[in-house]
Amino acid sequence: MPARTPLDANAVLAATEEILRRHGPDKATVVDVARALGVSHAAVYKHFPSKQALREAVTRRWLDRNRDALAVIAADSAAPPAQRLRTWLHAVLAVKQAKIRQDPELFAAYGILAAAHSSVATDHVADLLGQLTAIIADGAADGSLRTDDAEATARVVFNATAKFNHLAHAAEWQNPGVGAELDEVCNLLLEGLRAPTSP
Amino acid sequence: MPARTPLDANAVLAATEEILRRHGPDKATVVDVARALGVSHAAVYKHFPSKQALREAVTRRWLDRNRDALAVIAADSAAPPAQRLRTWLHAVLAVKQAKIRQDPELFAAYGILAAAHSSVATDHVADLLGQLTAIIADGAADGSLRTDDAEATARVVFNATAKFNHLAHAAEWQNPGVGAELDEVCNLLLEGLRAPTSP
DNA sequence: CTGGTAACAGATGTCAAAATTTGTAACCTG
DNA sequence: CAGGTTACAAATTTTGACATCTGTTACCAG
Repeated sequence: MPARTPLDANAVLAATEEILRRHGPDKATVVDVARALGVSHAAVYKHFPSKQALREAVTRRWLDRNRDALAVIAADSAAPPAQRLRTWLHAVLAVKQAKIRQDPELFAAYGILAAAHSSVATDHVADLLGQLTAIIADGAADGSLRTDDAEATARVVFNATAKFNHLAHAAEWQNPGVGAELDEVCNLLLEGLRAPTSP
Repeated sequence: MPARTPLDANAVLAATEEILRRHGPDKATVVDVARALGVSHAAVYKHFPSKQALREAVTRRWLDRNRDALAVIAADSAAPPAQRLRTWLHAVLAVKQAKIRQDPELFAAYGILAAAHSSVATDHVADLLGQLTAIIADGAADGSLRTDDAEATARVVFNATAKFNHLAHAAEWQNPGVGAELDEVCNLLLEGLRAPTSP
């Protein structure tokens, strides 16, 4: 007896996200997902080649949402690049803090993928580095930020703010002082990036 | 029958370090330590109140050795403070890289304590921050580094180099490019700390 | 009273059997 | 033939009995 609803990949994804949210990444099974959809577990394998692929697809979806939200800040040409850099770095932190509070289970799923060196994680970092590069290149273009190579400088800034963007520090992000710490690091980095007033 | 050798706390410590090194922090038991010393495990509890305390004492010992080695660099008044800052940050990384290679089990024991927010870990960080503060204060004194508050600036520099000193990044320290990355971060930070040539 | 012992209860770890899950295959059906 | 089914082998997780470990107590010797 074929299922009444055609069951497209998107429905599987939505159900998986819900199961993941409810059960957490360790306990969520594809049998659970299938049960939630009212089909046999073999049916979900028609749409995704493996459990890993399912997890990656769900995670990639919300990472992409984050990326798009941050891209708005990175591309906001109304703000001067130095200001935009600071705002963007704070936003990266804020987005992840919010996710931890709202969807700790989905965040944990991302952590698992990152630890496994999944392309989902490396691609996400590449996306963020791209946005950072764009901001710094804008600053180089209008002369407000000094850099030889916007991409290299972006990597340096990203490394110097690892405490505020790398998952390994997620536990510390609950600390109330973390925003102020980031602000102080921004101050120093922006001081270093500021084009000298007189050479 | 009392033991022939009096068994002081130091002997217990040495035996524990050996067991820890051989078995790793997960498999090392105080029964093992007692067996190595030829006493009952209750005897060990005469010298240390708990297994946790034993682990902390061993770990504190090698952290103190590291601290002392780094203090030599921090206090080397022959090198200008900016240079000393760079050398010291590289040394912090190098010391930990070396420990991971030579004594991965002891390093893992330190990781466990840090994750448990043991005072051993927080004290170690405080020690390092103290050395960093001293270097920056030296720079402020001779006018080569610009800072309002050496201690606050030390915290900022420490945060900005978290990727190269925080245990959470230990896995990444195997990567060959890590030294170069630290160097680039140092370049930017020193640029930011450099007193302006003309105000 | 310092420093050791043996004996113990409760927590924790181990290990193999049982159950569940993953992924595949062979098979329906509109 | 896209999309579903049941049936099944292999991998993984759970379970539960058992062993070991942790920390305490009561006791002993110099």
